[in-house]
Amino acid sequence: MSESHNHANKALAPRRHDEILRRIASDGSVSIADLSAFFEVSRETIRRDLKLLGDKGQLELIHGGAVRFDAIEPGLGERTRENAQGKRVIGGIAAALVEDGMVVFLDSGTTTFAVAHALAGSRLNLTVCTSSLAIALFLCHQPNIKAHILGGEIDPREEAAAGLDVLQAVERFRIDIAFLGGGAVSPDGDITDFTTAGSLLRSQMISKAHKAYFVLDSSKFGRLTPMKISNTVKAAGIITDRRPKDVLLNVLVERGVDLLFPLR
Amino acid sequence: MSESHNHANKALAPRRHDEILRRIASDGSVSIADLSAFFEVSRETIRRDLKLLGDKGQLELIHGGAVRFDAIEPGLGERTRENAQGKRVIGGIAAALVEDGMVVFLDSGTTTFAVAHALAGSRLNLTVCTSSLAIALFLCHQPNIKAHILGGEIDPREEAAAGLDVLQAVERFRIDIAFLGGGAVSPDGDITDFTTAGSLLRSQMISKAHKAYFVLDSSKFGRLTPMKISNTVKAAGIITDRRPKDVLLNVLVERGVDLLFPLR
DNA sequence: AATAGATATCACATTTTGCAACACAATACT
DNA sequence: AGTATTGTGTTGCAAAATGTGATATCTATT
Repeated sequence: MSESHNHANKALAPRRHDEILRRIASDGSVSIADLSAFFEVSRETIRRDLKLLGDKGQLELIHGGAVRFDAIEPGLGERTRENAQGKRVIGGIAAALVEDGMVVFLDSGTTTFAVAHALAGSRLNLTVCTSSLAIALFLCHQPNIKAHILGGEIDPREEAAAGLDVLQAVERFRIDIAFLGGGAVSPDGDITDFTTAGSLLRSQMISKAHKAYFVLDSSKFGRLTPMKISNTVKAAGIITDRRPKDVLLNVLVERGVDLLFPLR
Repeated sequence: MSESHNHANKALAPRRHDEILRRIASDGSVSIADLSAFFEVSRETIRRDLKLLGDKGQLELIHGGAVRFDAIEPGLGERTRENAQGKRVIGGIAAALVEDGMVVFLDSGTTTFAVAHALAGSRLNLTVCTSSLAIALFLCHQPNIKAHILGGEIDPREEAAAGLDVLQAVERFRIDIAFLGGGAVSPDGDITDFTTAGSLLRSQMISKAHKAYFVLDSSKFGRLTPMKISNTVKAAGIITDRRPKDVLLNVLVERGVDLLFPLR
């Protein structure tokens, strides 16, 4: 009942979690061996801690420890192969929304690249406008597609034009349908992004395009990234490859978001 | 936080991969010996890391290490190898004309790509503006270079932005020095081009840039292509890899063209 | 082309880590 | 009180990562 420190004991685990997150933030990674030595607890305990934090999307589990999310993010070629199947599915759904003669905008990102593949495979005659160098390079060789690149400074991580120039360049287009990437979908249904520039471009596309969809593979759900994309869900649908968890799904439909995923 | 710096952190493969990719991006190559010493792991381990990254297409394995993977395949790949040596020479001469802090324009084409390589190899801090997707893709990963892409419709043959949009996009830049490609140099000293759009862009660059040079490897001399680049030689120099025949050389100097080629 | 030195490749041994089931203690709940 | 819940530790075994050494291959230098 009324023992001496009822709150203090409870704080043990959270204290570890704090320290773990602190280390992740400052060093980019932690190892189970180090942590279990530091806290003088068994490796299993640390493993459980990490699993818990991992499920909350605060870090990424790897063999022998954990790393910061964005630490594993940069590799572009890597991301491409990651969940390739899911991305193909998304590409298919997206392409089905497109009609002959449309002007399509494709954001940078590996999932949107999958959409590009699907569009190339369709026989639709399209004009595609993109900020991604790789997508432009790929699509310009497709006979059914006229590719446009948006000008601007190149962000090496995305291999795509970024910044204010892009916002201006977009102004010159009339976009029928836009497919946007995003960093994550937070547990309360906000679509978020890694950078300010990215989130700006995306919000602008939502208001600019006749229709706008986010393409987000299932690994993005429940994660957290810093920038919120304003007025996100107001005008946009989300295309994904797996039915989200019920909690999240309810939040999203409640907000009136169109949610497209394969029936399985 | 007593002991925060433990770079002797155990293993954590992704951490190594991260560092390896970082080095590949910034230095262009890594050696197994260096890496195994740095991470204090066996060469085998590094070898396995590299193989893994290599299989994912993030780098290219070579004897003793790995180098950056230049993803320049489609169509352009062949032309790139053509007279590669000559193009390297031209790149070197061109890079010598560039000074720290300049804003450089690079036209599309394989010879200008060689210039891009040379610029990347120099330690100069530059802003490079180009219409070529491949050049932008390559340069954006160079630590000393800020890459800009000019927006516009993509010409599949050149894999570069073309058309009126590009002419407008260029207007927004102040260019210190421009390196232009070209289809051919006619026997009477005119620089000519394959397309109208191309010749337009090039003439515009000549008047727009503070200095403008054509980079033309020796195979271009004496050829003929349809479009004449107006006011060509007025303000431009020509960089090439071999001294042209005397007849042509005389015509050119008579017109007051700066002609740069290696003394051999 | 012949040689030496460095590097790659392969198979196998060793170490580290992951996972799951269960035991045990401390705490919370009614 | 008793019982459920939660957090931790322990154990055994499977899986993964790493190290080691013998042998094959490459590169450069002569």
